[in-house]
Amino acid sequence: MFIEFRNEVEHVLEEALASYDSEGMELTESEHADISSRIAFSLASKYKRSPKSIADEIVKYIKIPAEDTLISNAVADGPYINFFVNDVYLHKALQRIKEGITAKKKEGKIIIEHTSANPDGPLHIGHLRNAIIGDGLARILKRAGYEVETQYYVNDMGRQIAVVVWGAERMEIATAKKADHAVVDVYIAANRMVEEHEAYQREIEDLMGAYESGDEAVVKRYETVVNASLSGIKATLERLNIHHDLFVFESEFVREGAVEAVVEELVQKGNIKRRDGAALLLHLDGIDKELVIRRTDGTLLYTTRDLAYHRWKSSRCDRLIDVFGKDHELVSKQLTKALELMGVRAPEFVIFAFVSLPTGSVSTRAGRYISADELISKIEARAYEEVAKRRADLEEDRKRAIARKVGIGALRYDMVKVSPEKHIVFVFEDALDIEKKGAPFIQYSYARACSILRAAEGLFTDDYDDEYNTALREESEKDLIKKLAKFEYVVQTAALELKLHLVAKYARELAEMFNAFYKYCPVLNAEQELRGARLQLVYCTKTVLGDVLDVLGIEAPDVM
RNA sequence: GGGGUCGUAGGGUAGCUUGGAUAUCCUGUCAGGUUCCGGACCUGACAACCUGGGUUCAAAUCCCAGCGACUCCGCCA
Repeated sequence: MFIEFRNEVEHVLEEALASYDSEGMELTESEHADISSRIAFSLASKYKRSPKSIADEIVKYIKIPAEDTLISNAVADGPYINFFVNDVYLHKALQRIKEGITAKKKEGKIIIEHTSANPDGPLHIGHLRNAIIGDGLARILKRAGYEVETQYYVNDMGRQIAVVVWGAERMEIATAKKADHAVVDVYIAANRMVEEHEAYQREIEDLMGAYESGDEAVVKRYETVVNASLSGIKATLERLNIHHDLFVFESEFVREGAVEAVVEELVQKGNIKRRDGAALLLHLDGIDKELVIRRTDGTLLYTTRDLAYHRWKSSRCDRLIDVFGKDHELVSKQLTKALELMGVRAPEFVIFAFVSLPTGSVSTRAGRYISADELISKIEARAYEEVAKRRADLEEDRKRAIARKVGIGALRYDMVKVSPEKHIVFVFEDALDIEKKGAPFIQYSYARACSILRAAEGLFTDDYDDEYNTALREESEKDLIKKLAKFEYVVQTAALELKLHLVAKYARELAEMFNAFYKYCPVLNAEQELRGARLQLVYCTKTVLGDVLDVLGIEAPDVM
């Protein structure tokens, strides 16, 4: 409803400004009004008058319609022109929520690529951030009305995978373990062997060559390993409520000749520097480092294959988003330039900084890493302790289910509450401290709302609409409704700017306002008419809290 | 050496693209609060824009310089 209000303010203000020579309206949100305009400042310098006198004058020209409007009034406060909503706005905002908020379908399809971890072992904490950001973006764009497809790009042609495939011939992939964990064991052991014997390195190279050329027996061996890893990775992602619509394999582009086609095109269109052998180095404007698209020995590189993948992706959608780690930043720039050269639309990159541990850097080989599975289990266990302490009355299954929602919620919220470019030091104790950390607080508010509605079973009906205007007059009630009315606006803004933390912030603020309302406005003990109105407000809050948590990929428990 | 990101209370963090009212929120410390629907709650207080210039009526925001931090720089992925 806020979007409609904003549109109306724009319309009214534009007419009032008709006789001025102004560009834009300089609308801002502030605590002083529902919407403000700072236009008087810029007009002041243009007309050599005081901002205050101009603001006073503009307000006189503002004509608010007598009916069918959401604006109550516009007043000049010094140089600012402040607009306020009316009761109709508050009424309609709740009405909209009761009908169920659904965004209008938007034109265009969006593809988001995220996670894309190498299938040589389990996900670790860095992948987790990638996956959670990517999934969050997908959810928010869907909510904003777009068609979204999520893709996991499987790097099945790298050396790491070859090492695992090689190792799998010599040792068993343990079946007792979760598949991705079993695969990394093989990788670590095989890698040690390969490092010690040069002869093995040749075998690895032969294996890579055979796979690239599509040798059937080799392809089968690869598939076994890659599928084992992916099944484990998928299981981990599932615990986090994350799924991908499509898994795309790097090798497909090589065998179809799409990669060769890219090379040919770049040779024709680009500034190529040849060096010894078959090597091709591409110089890209504005980037010092040349992009190697083919090795001396004639084999191709990851980035070249990535170009083929992006060309394919780009042709299948209208907006392309990649979630990349910071270490890929240079690659992302080279990718952009090279794609431009090819006349292919480049993706929008969401670059996120790494998650490190207080003990130092993460190292897979040294065994000094935290697998995502381990982390998830620990945080769920911690949440369980808390649930068991508070809700001894519940059945075991119930407690487990709540702990799962709370634990995953805390983790997901933690990963998106700050801007992606901020580096995170992952302190176990803090992450496991589920109190005051965002998601549990919001979930608790949701559970409380549910609790009230349960207690009011039979009292809550839909026919209090007419009473609304006279019933809900408390500040905490109005603030809460205004916040509810902004949900769609926040979703649209966050979708446009790809800023998940805006949604996280909104969720927290909404929960805060509900708690304040809860504190000052008794619902069940209010006299009948007021009770009905407040029950509706509780219902609407519950709905939006559930929606906003869903956008963040967090489940809302009705008890906790 | 070159590129990038960043510097906001004791710690963390929003705001910076598009300059404008008392700089956001979490945590911390201190002081309060529940005859009531769930105390994983609420209210109040303390405390910050790296430094120096510049532009401007107005700078956390834009420009320049400095200092500091982190990070990337393989014919790996």
